[in-house]
Amino acid sequence: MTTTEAPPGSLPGTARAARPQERTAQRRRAILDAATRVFGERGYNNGSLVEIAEIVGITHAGVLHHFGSKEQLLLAVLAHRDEVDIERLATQQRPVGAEFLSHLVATAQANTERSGIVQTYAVLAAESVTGDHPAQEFFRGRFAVLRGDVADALGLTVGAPASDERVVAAASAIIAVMDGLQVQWLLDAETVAMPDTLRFVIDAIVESLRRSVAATP
Amino acid sequence: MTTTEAPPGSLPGTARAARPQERTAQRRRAILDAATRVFGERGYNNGSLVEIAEIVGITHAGVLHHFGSKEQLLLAVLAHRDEVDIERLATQQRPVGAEFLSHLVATAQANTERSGIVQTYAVLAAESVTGDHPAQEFFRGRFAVLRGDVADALGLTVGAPASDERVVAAASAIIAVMDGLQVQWLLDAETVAMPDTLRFVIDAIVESLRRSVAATP
DNA sequence: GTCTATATCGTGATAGAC
DNA sequence: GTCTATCACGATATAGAC
Repeated sequence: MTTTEAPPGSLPGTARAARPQERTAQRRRAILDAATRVFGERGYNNGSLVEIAEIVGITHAGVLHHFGSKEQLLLAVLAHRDEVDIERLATQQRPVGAEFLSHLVATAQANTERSGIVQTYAVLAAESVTGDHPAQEFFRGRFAVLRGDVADALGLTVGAPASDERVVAAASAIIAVMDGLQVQWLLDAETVAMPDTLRFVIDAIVESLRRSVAATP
Repeated sequence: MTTTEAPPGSLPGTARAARPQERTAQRRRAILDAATRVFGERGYNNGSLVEIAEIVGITHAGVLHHFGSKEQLLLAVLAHRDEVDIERLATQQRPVGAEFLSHLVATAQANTERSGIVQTYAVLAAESVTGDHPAQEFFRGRFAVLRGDVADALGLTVGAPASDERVVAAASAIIAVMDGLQVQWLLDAETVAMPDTLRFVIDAIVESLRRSVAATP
């Protein structure tokens, strides 16, 4: 798709200037998709603008025209992935409590069919802890929000405030299992059963938490 | 320590040729330490031989003289870390069963005082899933061995064969929690309590496993 | 065993033509 | 909006002097 035909539905004669911002938006999205793939396959440091540009069918100068710098491109990739996720959550109303926890398992199940996204996330999250990585703030914030969401769901499920430190620790643990399993699965997909293992751990944690809260609320 | 004095205890006159292989071994160890630090702080791709050499007090050509290439240096770093761990395990006899699981918690506790090692491990493990990363085989094998060890300990603890798939899944999960918590902790040390959280999860998993095995052995 | 010097390459970024 | 051309920089690796 490197030709420059008019967008479908546009009138002849008005084609070129009709919706320039629309074609630009398409290009940007194509670049974002390519960048997501490359950063996932090679990491941020090792991924190159030239490779991203080649996938889209332009030169690396074209990529920089749209995003200014490699760093801004990375942040756009991460923001874009969040937007997509939010859209999906907005369509169906957001699950709460135990349903939210089941939703995590369903996500793990879905992830077994899209190793690209999983790898992008896993590689960039770990890479972000180095030096002054551009995505460091992003992931710090992301984990904080995620811990809050999982703690809310756990609190609702076991009947304890989400601020209870045992609940918060359990939330950290569930997120940690998801991330840790992803790395193991990426290295050895046949041995590691992500969704089943996650289901098992969540059940074990909820059960243990329930007991603990019942004993000393 | 960039001077070239004779090793302590060597006789005058025989100093220079006395134990050349010993000084070389010291140099190699110094390079390994520096490389461990740099690869941890910056990742493998982003870490540079020049920076490693500067820490040791030589040029990057000197580093290459000892290790041949950057890739071989990385593999030497990983092998060296394993040797150190094995030595420590060989000194005290290896803990088994529930004691081995407690040993994992103790390790997590010790890790809170050495973020450098933790970061090296976390960053390299995730980076290793990319493309044809030189450490990919190393980490694949490492996870396999680790899963086996934890499964052995779990099997002994709950009275089930280590080959039981529920036991293996539980072993994957425990390793995943350790790794996932490390990333969260590196990004936000104040919020994430590694050892306590790990203890909680291991207890929950063991308890759940015990129940499951008792129901259907 | 370590140095200096150099080869070779790839990177991100900029400038200006079209 | 995308191109070509070029820049400045840093990387790994090699060759040869000392």
